[in-house]
Amino acid sequence: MDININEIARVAGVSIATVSRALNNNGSVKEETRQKIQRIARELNYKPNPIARGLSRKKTDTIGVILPEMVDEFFTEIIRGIDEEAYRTNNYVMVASSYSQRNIVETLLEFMGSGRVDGLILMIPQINDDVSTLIYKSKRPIVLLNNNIKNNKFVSFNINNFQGAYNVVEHLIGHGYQNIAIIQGPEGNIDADERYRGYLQALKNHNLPVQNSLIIPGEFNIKSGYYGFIRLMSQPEKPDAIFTANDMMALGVYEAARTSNIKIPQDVAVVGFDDIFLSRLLSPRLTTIHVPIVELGRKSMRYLLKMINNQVDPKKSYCEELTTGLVIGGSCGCKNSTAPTLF
Amino acid sequence: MDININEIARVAGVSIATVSRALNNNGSVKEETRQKIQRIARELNYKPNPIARGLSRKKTDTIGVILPEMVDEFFTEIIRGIDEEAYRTNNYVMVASSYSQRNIVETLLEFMGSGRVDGLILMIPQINDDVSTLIYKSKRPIVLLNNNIKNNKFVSFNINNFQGAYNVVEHLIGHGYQNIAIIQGPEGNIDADERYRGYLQALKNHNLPVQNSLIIPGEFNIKSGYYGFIRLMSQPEKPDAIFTANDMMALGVYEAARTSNIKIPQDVAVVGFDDIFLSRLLSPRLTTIHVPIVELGRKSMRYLLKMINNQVDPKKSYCEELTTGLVIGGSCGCKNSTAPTLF
DNA sequence: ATGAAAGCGCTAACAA
DNA sequence: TTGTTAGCGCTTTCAT
Repeated sequence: MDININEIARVAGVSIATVSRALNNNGSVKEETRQKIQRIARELNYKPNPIARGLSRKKTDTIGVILPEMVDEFFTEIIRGIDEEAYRTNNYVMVASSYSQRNIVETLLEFMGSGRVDGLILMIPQINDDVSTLIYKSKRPIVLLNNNIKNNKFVSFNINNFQGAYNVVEHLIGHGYQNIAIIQGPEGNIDADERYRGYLQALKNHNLPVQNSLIIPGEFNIKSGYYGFIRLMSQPEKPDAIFTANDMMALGVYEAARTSNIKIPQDVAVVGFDDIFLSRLLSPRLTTIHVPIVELGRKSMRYLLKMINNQVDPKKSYCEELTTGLVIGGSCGCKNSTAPTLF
Repeated sequence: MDININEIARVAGVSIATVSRALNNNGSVKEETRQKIQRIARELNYKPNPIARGLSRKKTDTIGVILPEMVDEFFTEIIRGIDEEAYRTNNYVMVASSYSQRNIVETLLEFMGSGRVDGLILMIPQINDDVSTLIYKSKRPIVLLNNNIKNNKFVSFNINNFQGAYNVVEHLIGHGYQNIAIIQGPEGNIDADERYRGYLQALKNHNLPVQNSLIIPGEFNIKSGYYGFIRLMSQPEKPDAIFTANDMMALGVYEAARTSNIKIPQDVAVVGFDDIFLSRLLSPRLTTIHVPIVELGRKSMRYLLKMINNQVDPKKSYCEELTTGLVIGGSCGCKNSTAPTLF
């Protein structure tokens, strides 16, 4: 097999203990010896076997990431953030997705029960009691992503959906719109709920009435936006602005508007949420809320490593909400877009 | 720490060897004893430590995946294919991306030199001599993705870009178009080169002249499509059809066509390559080439596992080209689209 | 400053 | 069928 510590020790004429010390820069080794050992290791292209190392240290320098099926863009960006941070800190990333076929509890058990990873970054649509217990009993630290559980039991990093929704709706209000509709996300979905809360709060804080006819259920997909728009515009009291709880639905709205010959933003303003790549292609550019996904991955990884290294108490709950940003396009009626364009 | 094999042995009143045999279902163990041990293991929620196991067996049941920065969609799908297969076979997946900051050779060395993975799936834009040597000398099997190196030295799985391009251009020819333009991908890019070859071959096989004025360089991005289109349509001999070497450029073409009031496909037909999600949103739906990315991941993983298990000779080179599929939208002039729509 | 040796938790060859 | 034992390659005490 590969060259190992014994070989280095033999060549250097020292014991393996000394080699280990020299290479890990801990324990005391005469400078001269250290130099020599490091030189030999380099020349022989020696890489310590991380498995053996892991067994001995009870640490694998590997963290596990479990993600649900999700929009490609977010999947990629989360991993990117995590991977960047892992690279910086000489850690490794093991991924598993909880696709339909796969039982999340089972996957979790596998990762946690074994010594394969030092910690876990976990994103699941909703946490039931089974999973909750499992997380709670875990011997290895776990960071939850975007679960918005506020029960002070776990460590979690979230996008501040409430604030984002609040801001974008407030922006509409600033334009002077009075009848602002919302096409919601799926019921029970945490992101959707929070965005709806933000919508309601913005109306309330600006003394605008909540009109039930302007609140349309949706499913976060294009179709929902399409039919939601048609429904909204075919009723007696039409909105002058629409907040779709995600950008995908905004796409549907655009399509429906196009086919109904309704102009955005002249006839009705539209804003979304997520700032997906696609929203950049819409004309007018969609005003939306940017969500810092890469940052979410990066921060959660950074915190997890702190937990692993006991730089923070791994038993202490912690919750951080990442601030979203308003991206101004033309769809809300603004003249000067601050958003990047593609042409 | 976690409960280990000794504990199980103690409780069951047998030796650790017997526990190991019983749990791994190899070696002979009295059925009764096996039952008992497995029951105890289950009750105590015992999971063998994979690190110790790896050290002993010299096998980690983990494969490494190195991917370049790439379109979100492909990144996700590749991982999905690999992950699916890994799950099926009780393997684990370690990912690393070779982002700009990161040296690919270094990453490679890290993965290969150490015993962290049993094998590697590697996708890199272009393989220089450094990397080539590294791969060649690797003690662990490596499967290359989409590199199209035909030197019979490595194992690789590729999308058949040539065939895809040939098919889609042939489809245009079937429509009766005589002046078919191409907006190419970046020079030196293997996908781009192969797609260009397919284009040329299709023209040749159908006795159509190659017109230099209809061959436009591009960069696989929206901008290239946009300006490529403008350039094409502002010259004396205009094309009656355009093959953009990827869908992103087709987006640019659509945008340029819209602003120039040129109708697709009435004034000019357009076809793309990749079948990205976005192409489904175009109106008319883009005729394009579907690339089986999930399948690429799945197959390469499957083959890599065979190499690892010596079911195929890991030293033998192997190359497989995955067949692409024609997706008929309305942009080529076809009336009956076979492509999925979103509404 | 260095070496000897005891693990880390498991597998597998060998004995019984 | 079962147990004993020698590693796997490394880290880390404990001597020296």
